[in-house]
Amino acid sequence: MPIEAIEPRRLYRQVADHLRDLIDRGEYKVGERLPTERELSEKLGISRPTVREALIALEVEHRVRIRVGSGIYVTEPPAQSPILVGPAEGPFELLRARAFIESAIAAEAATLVTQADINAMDHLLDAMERSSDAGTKAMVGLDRQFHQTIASIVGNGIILRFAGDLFDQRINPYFQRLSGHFETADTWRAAVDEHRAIRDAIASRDPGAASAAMRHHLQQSQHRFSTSFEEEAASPG
Amino acid sequence: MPIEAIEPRRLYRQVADHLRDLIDRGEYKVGERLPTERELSEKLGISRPTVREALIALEVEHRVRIRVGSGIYVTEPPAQSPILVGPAEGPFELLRARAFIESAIAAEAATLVTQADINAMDHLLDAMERSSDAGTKAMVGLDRQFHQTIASIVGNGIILRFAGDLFDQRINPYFQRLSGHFETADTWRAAVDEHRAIRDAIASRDPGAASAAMRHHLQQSQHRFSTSFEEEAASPG
DNA sequence: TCGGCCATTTGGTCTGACCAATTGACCGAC
DNA sequence: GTCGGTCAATTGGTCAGACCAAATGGCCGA
Repeated sequence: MPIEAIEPRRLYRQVADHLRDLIDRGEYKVGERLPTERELSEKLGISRPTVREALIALEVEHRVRIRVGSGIYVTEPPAQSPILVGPAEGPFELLRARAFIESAIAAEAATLVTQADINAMDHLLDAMERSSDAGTKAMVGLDRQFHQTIASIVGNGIILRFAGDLFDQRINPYFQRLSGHFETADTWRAAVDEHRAIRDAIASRDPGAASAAMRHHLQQSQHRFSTSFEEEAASPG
Repeated sequence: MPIEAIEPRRLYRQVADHLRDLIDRGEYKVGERLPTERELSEKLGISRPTVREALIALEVEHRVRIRVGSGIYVTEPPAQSPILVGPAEGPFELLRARAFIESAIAAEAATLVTQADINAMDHLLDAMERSSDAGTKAMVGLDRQFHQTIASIVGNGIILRFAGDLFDQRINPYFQRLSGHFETADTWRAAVDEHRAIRDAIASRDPGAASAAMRHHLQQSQHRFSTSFEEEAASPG
């Protein structure tokens, strides 16, 4: 390992780290205003230019937003998972990508599945059965967990993460605004039944059936999505 | 779309953008030193604190490295494609992920391929035939282009980009240091033959054969990679 | 109730000073 | 000829204080 220069922590960096830590710990929440430059300078016992340097670092990191004459406001931290959907791609491209990868995963899972995997799927399906009135957040969590359980059978962290990111991208605020009908009892019932069909196909170690069941599930899911997408598109607001 | 405050370009931001542009255009190359703070202040007709603010922005973006008493050095820009390999994952995880996705792509391509796609694959294989002594960079480019041509048959930008990123991650400097034997005439010949077998399976619209041919190709490629990986691991330096 | 005015507060940029790390030249010892 | 020490110059780091411009909030008259 080549010897590298040991760089001392610069004051602006220390201050930026300190402020970021305060934000991360909840001392200052998103939308709240930080103390003014002069206040920070006084409190921290450092010069105002150095405070400004620290704030610029946080601005570049998209942690704060500086408004002339108004103040320094905490912003929503940038998304942790990568943005997979390019600028020219819409929600359907994402759904088709997901259908493709998830059906390939289901086929592969059907060749590698163990009894422990089947038990894990059963456990999740039981939890889904009991959750028809659990609320959107819990239902989405269970849905994600079921798909991640299948993806984990493949035994590859990169594929697992990619499938998880595709799922997450589906429920980011933009997509959520377009789709608001997943959480009805009927659609949940249908989703659980489709999940069970996937489980059965994987458990019977039939790659073709597993792939087809997953495609069918995601097509149905897409249909439920499209219905609400077209409803949203037809009614401006 | 909610009305947002129109924020005027701050001077430090303008200066940072200008310097980044100079770097991107090759005026200052990686490793080179930028003019000193005082020189930039004089040349740009702005104060030294404002120059410092701009340099801090570039430092946070990982475009420059500032060394006290020495100067400001241009650094390698951060990777454009997302880092797909997690900290706990090694090169084999990446290769297995790639084998999984590329074989699924080949199977799907076999169901969707058109004559134009086949022509494109043939065109690339001809170029590869003629390039056995073209140098590593050109060979890698052709290899990537062949795999991207197949991936584009699937008709999904997200899958295309993911496959491309997996390929690129394979040839980042770390992996390149581990593998230095791809570019021999024999290994190139073998790769071209394997590519041709993939083309034939896709052209014959046989998903099973296409998937198997792609798996075989990547397994052979992995074997060639492993051979040099183990050589590197066995001989420290 | 609303618009105009004004003082205050806020961030933006600047000048100039001084401190500390690095660099390069020079010189003497070996 | 090489190496280590010294020193001056150059470089980035931090600071104090000043002044400018945008935003905010209070007050007042229509």
